[in-house]
Amino acid sequence: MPPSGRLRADAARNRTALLKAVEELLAHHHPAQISMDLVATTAGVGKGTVFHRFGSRDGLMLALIQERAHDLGVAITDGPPPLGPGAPARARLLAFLSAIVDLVSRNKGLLAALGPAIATPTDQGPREAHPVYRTWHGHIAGLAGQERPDLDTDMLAHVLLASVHSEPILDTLARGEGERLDRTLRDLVTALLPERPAPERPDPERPDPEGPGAT
Amino acid sequence: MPPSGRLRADAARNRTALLKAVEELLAHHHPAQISMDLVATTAGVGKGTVFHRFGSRDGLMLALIQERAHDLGVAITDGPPPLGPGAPARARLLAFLSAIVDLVSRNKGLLAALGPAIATPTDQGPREAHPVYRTWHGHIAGLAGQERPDLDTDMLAHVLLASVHSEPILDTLARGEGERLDRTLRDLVTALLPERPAPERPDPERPDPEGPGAT
DNA sequence: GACGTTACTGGACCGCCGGTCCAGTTGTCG
DNA sequence: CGACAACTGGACCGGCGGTCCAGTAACGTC
Repeated sequence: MPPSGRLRADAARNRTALLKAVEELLAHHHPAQISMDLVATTAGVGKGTVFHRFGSRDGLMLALIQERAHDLGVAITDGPPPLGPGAPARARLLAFLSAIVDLVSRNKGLLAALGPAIATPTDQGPREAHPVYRTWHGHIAGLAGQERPDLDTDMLAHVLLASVHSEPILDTLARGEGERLDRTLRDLVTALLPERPAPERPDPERPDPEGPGAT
Repeated sequence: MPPSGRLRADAARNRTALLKAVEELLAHHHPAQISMDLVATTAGVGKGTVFHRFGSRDGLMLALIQERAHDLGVAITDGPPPLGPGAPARARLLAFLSAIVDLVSRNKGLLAALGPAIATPTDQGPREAHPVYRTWHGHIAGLAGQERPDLDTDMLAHVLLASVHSEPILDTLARGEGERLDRTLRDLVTALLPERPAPERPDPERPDPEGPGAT
């Protein structure tokens, strides 16, 4: 998903190599100990290339996240239900949460990098969240608000999303226990949102386990 | 709360000055842009002193957190209900969450520092959570487990605590909207835990709003 | 297919930061 | 009051994110 203008052949190749290198490194090392030099070396390019293309460390991390999140973004706006429009809000929300947990689990360490980069210190004042976070947050808040307009769904969305930046939870995900997080989030949402037909069996809206997301 | 042995007079004075300096700086600047040199200068001591006493940047941050969290720790083990033992688990849990939100709100930026320092990269393998986090997490999981042993309360506790490391939520707290987080967490917990008498009015167990915590 | 333009490349370089070290100093105890 | 140990603090180190610019190689033009 390169930016608007086409890239020169070698530039595109290096861009891909860099993103792949970062992903690989993130899978095995803590983000704090991944230097830009290391990324460049792993990708087989010079450090100047990294900064020329991505501007900064955060830019690199955010580009990776944006790329991995792109498919999910398309799925929730144009895809088929229950992720896409058409299904009831509650079912869409459950599907979306599962998709996010899935996305984060399959890209181990991806969100660990997002944590530091999620907000850019615009100046000295408050900060601005990254587009990907804004999209996810808005989607959750919107869906929840359809069912429970009485709640502070804005804050609720932040709380639900917070789980995928939390170090202890990311550790758990890294150990392959992503389903525990998924189930816990589902429990929270089902407890909070009214379930129209049956009061106890949330299984029907279980989303397709291999939905959109990274490849 | 100096470590076991008593401190030399000047050492104790400098320790206090350093913690106060960090707290002050955290209130006005993003943790990432607070250097150890700056802390030392602000406190009026040399950098060597900082490292001699606290070992590392994380050590300094954790010492500050531990000091602020101490009162709350005492309150939940020995204090009066609803925070301390004696009250029903659900009421204690609600009181505890309010106390944490209160603690974090009053120490703006304190937990922003915890985020990076919450887990120490023990070696290369997994990480170990800080005692303060372990205590909080265990308390929440234990209380929730008394009411809903069927849930994955271990993960639930992580999810609830995640909200106080989340950058967007910390921003909200910094703007003085701590009550929103408090209310949202209460909504989550009351939705999840059975309420024995009436099915809709969680007000009675509202804890004392000015409980224990930092001064 | 040769050529000039232009964007890309990559390694040397910079300033800063966390952390170390040790000579000098100052509190404490017999 | 003296001696010892603990504390102090600034010079110093390795490494990091980020900059710079001379060399290079891809693309449009004829």
